[in-house]
Amino acid sequence: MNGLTRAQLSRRCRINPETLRYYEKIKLIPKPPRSSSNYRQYPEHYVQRIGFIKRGQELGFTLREIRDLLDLRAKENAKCSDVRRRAEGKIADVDEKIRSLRAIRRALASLVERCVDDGPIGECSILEAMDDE
Amino acid sequence: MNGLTRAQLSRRCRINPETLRYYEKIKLIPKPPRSSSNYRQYPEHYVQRIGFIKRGQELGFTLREIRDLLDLRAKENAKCSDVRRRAEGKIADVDEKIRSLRAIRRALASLVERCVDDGPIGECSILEAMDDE
DNA sequence: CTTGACCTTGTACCTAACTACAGGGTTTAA
DNA sequence: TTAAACCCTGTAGTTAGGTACAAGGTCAAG
Repeated sequence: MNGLTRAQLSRRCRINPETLRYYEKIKLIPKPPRSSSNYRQYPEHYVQRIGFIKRGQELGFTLREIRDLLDLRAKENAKCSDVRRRAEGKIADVDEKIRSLRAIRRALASLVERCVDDGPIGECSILEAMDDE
Repeated sequence: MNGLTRAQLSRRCRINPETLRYYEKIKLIPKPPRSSSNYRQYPEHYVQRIGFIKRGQELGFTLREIRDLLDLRAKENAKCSDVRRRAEGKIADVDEKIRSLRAIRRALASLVERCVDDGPIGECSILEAMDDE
């Protein structure tokens, strides 16, 4: 028997076996060949594909975006710059999130500073910090 | 009539009026006073509260986390050490978020750096880099 | 005094990304 | 040979975060 079963592939990729069926349903992975008893037999390269999907998610892409990337790669005429533009857009998003998080971190840190005593705290600065963010 | 109606507050905050009812249901905003005809009359400070929630979402916080942040602020009469512990927990969360966002950013930036020309997608280093780590 | 734009409630529906059955068949190891 | 551990399909449930009605009540303008 060559090809991985659903449980084998899911263990290799550390995902829920049901997720593989889900990915197939939404066409994120192609339908694998079947054994004589109708079992899925995933070729080795599915491990790579799932890895691509998982890394894409870690990079902040939705499954739809990942599918688009995979579709782009499947098309001969697609340009590298198309993919690069998307990645650059994601970088801008990420930078913005980091900037905002640093602002709220400062607000939280200043709250902690006000709280050094064991008494009741006065006015909380979280709301104001986020208000004039 | 003092206080904003649901439509007025939703226009001020640029959110769907139904969302206000939803936020009230999940206790993200307190129940506002009612008029004689049972209409909600949101005081002005609800504008600030909704603004806080929206910015929190932009920062990547879930509504549950935002509720926790607001609870911190509401506990002005609590013991300082108690409040400080919660704020410090939030700072740890924020630091973790920033760390993972920076990791995402590094990955995206190095991918973009290696993908400079206008070649066909088959030679795109972004997809190749995502394929093998 | 009638539109039309609001208000109330409850409930149902939506997308994303899974996750869990139920009710059957198959394979493998003891 | 039987029990565990898979496999199949279909369908339903979950969490997060909304969004949309329906059926009725209220209010201000013309």
